[in-house]
Amino acid sequence: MIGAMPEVPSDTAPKERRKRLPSGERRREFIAQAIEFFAENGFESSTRDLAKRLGVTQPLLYRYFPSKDDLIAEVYSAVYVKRWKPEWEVLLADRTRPLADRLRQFYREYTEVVFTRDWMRIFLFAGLKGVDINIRYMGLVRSRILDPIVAEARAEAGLVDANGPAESDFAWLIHGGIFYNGVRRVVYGEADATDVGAMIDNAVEAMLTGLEKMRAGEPAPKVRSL
Amino acid sequence: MIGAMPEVPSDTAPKERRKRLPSGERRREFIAQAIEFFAENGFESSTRDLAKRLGVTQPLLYRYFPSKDDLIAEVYSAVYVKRWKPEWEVLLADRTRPLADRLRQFYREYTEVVFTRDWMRIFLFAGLKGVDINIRYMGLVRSRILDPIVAEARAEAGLVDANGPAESDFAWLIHGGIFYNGVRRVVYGEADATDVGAMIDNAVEAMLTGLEKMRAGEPAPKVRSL
DNA sequence: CAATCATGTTATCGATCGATAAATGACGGC
DNA sequence: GCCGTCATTTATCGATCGATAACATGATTG
Repeated sequence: MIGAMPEVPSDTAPKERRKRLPSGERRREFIAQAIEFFAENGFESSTRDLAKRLGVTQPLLYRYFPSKDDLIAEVYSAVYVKRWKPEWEVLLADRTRPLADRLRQFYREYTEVVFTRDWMRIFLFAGLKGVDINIRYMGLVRSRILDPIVAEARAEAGLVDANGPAESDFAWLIHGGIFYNGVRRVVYGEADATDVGAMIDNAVEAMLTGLEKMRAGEPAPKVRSL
Repeated sequence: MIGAMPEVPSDTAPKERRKRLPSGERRREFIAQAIEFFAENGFESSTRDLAKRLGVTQPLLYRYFPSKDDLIAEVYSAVYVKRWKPEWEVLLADRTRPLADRLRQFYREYTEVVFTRDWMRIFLFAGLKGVDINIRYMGLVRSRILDPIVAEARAEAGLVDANGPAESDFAWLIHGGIFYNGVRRVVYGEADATDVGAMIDNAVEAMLTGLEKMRAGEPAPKVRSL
C-alpha cells in the first residue's frame, strides 16, 4: 500500500523520502524530538506516537535505545546536564562587580534556559515521577547558585563566617518565586505580557534587602574587606 | 475459588468482608481514596489498581462514575473547590489588624491546606495535563488573594487608587516563592527540617517592604485615612 | 556487479488499558 | 421466610502498550 502512490515527489525538496541516516545523526534527532514530544505529552505517551512524529516506525527506536526508559534517561541528560552553564558559577563569584549586577545578569541568563516549555515541563514531569535526578538538580542549585549567592552577600557586607540556614532559606524563597513565575508563564500561559527583566530586577532587590535584614541581628563584622 | 478459604475471619474486627455499603457512603469513600491514589501515581494510573486499593473490583467504579474522566473531575472538585476557605478573604480584609499580622495568619492557614502531598501533586499533575481548572484556580488566587493584598497594602499606606501591575507581579513573586517552598517540601522531600512559620514571616516581611519600595516613586497620597 | 552489513520495516506477542454485559448475592419490606 | 431491589462480582471485548523476531533494502566495498 504505502509507496504505491508516490505523493508528489517534489524534485526540488531534499527528497527526504524515508530512509538511511547515519547512526549518530539519527540518534541525535531522536533525542531532540523526544524532548519536545515528552515535554508536551508526558513520559507515559506511547513510543508509537513518538515514532509517528519522527516519521519512522516504532521498532526503529529500539535499535537506538534498549528500552523506553533508556531513551527517557537520554532526554534527562540532554535537558538537565547539557543546558547547565558552568560560567554561571564564575559570574556569581566575580567580585569586581557589585553583587546586584551579577545577580541581574545571572537570572537573565538562567531564565533564558529554564523559562522554556520543554525544560519546565520535563522538570515537572520528572519531579512527579519521583526520579532522583530532580533532587540532584536541586542540590546543584543550592550548592552552585544559592549558597554562593548568600556567601557573596555576606562577603560584600564584610562578613566572612559561614552562612546561616535562614539566609539559605530566604534565597530559596526568592529563587523559587522567580522559578514559579516561569511556571506561570510557560506551563499555565499566564504573565506573558509582563516583562521578565523587570520581574528579575525586583526579585534581586528583594533578595538582597532580605538577606541584609537577616544579618542585622548578628554581631558586627570583625574584618572589613574593603 | 475465593471464599473457599475464609482467610481467618477475625471476629473482633468490623468483619468488613467485602460487600454492601450504602451508595452515598461508597461514593464518598471512592473519591477520598482516589485523591490519594491519583496524587501518588498520577492520573494515568489504572482503574484496576485504584479498585485494588479500595478492596473492590474494577467494574464497580463504573457504577458510581460514568467514566474515569468523570471520577477525575470529582477529584478536582474535592481538592480545589472544597478545600478553599472563604474566610481567608474576610481575614485579609480585616482592617482592624495590621496587614502584616493578617498575612502571617493567612499564609499559615493557607499552607496548612496546600502544603499537603495530595493537594500539591494533584495540582502539578493537573497543570501538566493542561486542564483548565488550574488556570481558573490561579485566577482565583489573583483576584481573591493577591490583588486584595496589594489593595490592603496601598490602603495601609494611605493610597486609594487602583493597583499597578508591577505590584501585583511582586505579590506573585513572593506568593510563588512560598508555594515553591511547599513543592520542595512535599514533592521533593526537601526542607523538612526548616520551620514553615519562620519562612512565612520572612516572606511576609519581604512582600510588604517590596510593595512599599514599589510605591516610592508614586505621587504622595492625597487622602490619609488615619 | 555481487557480497556484505547496517539501517529500516512488517508482523506479531503478551500484558494491560477503559469499559460493558451478564451473573451473583446481600439486604429490607412484606 | 420469601422476594425483589440494588450493590457487587465474574467474564470479556476491543484498543493500545512496550518489546522482539524476521524480513527487506539501501549503501559500501572488493
